[in-house]
Amino acid sequence: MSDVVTRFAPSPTGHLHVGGARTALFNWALARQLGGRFLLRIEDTDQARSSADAVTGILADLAWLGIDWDEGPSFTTEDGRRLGGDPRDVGPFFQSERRDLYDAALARLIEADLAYPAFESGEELDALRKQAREEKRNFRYRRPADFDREAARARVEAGEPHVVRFRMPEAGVEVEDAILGPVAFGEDQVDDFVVRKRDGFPTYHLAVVVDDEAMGVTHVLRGQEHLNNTPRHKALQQALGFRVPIYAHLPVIFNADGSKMSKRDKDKAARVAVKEAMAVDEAAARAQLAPAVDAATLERWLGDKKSQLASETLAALASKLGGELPGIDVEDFRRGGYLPGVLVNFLALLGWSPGEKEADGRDLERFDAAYLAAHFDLPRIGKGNARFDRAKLLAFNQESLAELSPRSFQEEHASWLARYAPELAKQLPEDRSALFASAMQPRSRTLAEPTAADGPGAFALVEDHEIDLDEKAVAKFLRKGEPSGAALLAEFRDTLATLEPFAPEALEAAAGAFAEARGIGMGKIAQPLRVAVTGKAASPALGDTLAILGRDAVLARIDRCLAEIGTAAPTG
RNA sequence: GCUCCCUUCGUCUAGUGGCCUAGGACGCGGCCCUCUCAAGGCUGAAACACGGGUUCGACUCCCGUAGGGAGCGCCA
Repeated sequence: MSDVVTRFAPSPTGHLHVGGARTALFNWALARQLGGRFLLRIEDTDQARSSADAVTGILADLAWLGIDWDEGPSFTTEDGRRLGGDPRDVGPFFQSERRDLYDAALARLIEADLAYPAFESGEELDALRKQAREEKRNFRYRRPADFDREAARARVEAGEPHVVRFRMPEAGVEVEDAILGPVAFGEDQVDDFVVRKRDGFPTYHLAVVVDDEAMGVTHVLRGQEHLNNTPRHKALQQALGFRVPIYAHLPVIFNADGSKMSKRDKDKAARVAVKEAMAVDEAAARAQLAPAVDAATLERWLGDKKSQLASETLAALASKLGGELPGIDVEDFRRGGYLPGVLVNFLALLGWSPGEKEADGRDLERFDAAYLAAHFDLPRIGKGNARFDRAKLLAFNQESLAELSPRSFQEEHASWLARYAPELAKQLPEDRSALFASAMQPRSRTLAEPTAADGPGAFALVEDHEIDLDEKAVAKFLRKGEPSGAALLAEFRDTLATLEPFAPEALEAAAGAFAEARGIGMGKIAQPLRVAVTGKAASPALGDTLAILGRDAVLARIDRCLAEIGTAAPTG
């Protein structure tokens, strides 16, 4: 194993976002490619926003994607693999448990007069920032020339609230970025930033630098929003005598419309959906949503555009309204029926490309995690920001689903169903679920589609009497023609009543023979039948559609349909 | 406002001075297949932000302009 160590260091404030997932993926891939280690560290120095549930969620999201960490919090995957651990004894991996390390670094800095206490209040600083802006310059805090070390120490000892600031070198800092090249920051750009908060916790800057050193991190791949932090980190590393890791700043991922991808997008979409539903019928909408969220919370959320609801609550609201939320978190895509390998593939392409051609001259762009682990490199990471194109992701997922063996598709679908729609899983009789799966496979872009209310498999998941006959389809295929579709249907019913076996090939052959005997096209009998048993003019192949339903349901639906459209079923 | 970063089809990208009549993928259009919907096959439209240099030659190098993004927190 090489000395290379990369890391992913999320703060546990919610589910893993796709942007974070890509950062994790690239760090993972680089470690694998270089034969090093990939470690996970939880940055929970913001006590107010961190939660244990979020930690578990993030670990599960990473594990599902197949991004396994060599060191970090222990976790057992669904298939029983153990991740994490501390073979080099560099833990713990929660920053909240590493405070003595930060305190020691802080003490060294203060001792060397490289850090000092500052007593300004938030309001005072705000005023200074405002003033700087009015004077069209960048606000930067610098230690006053008349700073009195002894006096400051006395105030600290007297218990006066304060932060500790790092004395940024007066000279500018140039950082070397593996993707962007050298980036120079002028001396008027960097200031004496806070390294210890009023509550005694270190800031991100201090913690990250101390931890990366202690954990032997050699490469840091992170979002480009951190580029401006790099001079601070480098200065801190130099002040503490630490090594400077290789930095690489990744382009940012945006929504298709160019806005920044954020968790708020989900609240935004849900708020629109809720308001629309209320505009139609407010009382009904409220009643519908009541089980998902209590009235007071709903009111508050609706009133404050900046407020956010928990991911789960949002998902519940959307499902009550039959809508869909934009996928932002890894979990959203899992629930949405995406394959983890597809998400990994797609995310990898957002900012990196293999630069290889397939044998037929097309660019290589479909690859798995193993390929990434073998070929990933820093120089091929792009510099420009990328937009998250859901349509392309969907197309990738559909393609991957189609490539699965029928059996694998069935298994994937079953496990998705067990996790996200267990009540629907019961409606598919064991002996027909394979048939259902194979009919759904080429018609599904996600694992969620087969059983979606308006999906290609919906006809098989409702009771016979719940079929809504589409009026247009009925008019076109049942009422029209001479003889009418209904008449042909009534005639063909008898064949169906006794046909053996009641299986796709036999059913199609019977329909074909029926049509041929009457000198009509296959469609003349197929469409009336299809409308009668599914209510719609479109469904899987006729034989599959009928076989999935089974003889009893088919006959019941035909009878009900004929009765409903007022055509007596002549026998014989 | 200040500082930093970025800029090839609508989107993701290939392209490292002549291989470019700028390639691929998604999306979009057309045709074929067909009992419907899908799937599949074939096919079409679609880009080097702009202006100056450098060079025999610029998508590729340099400068400027425009546009986009990020940061300017006792958040990470």
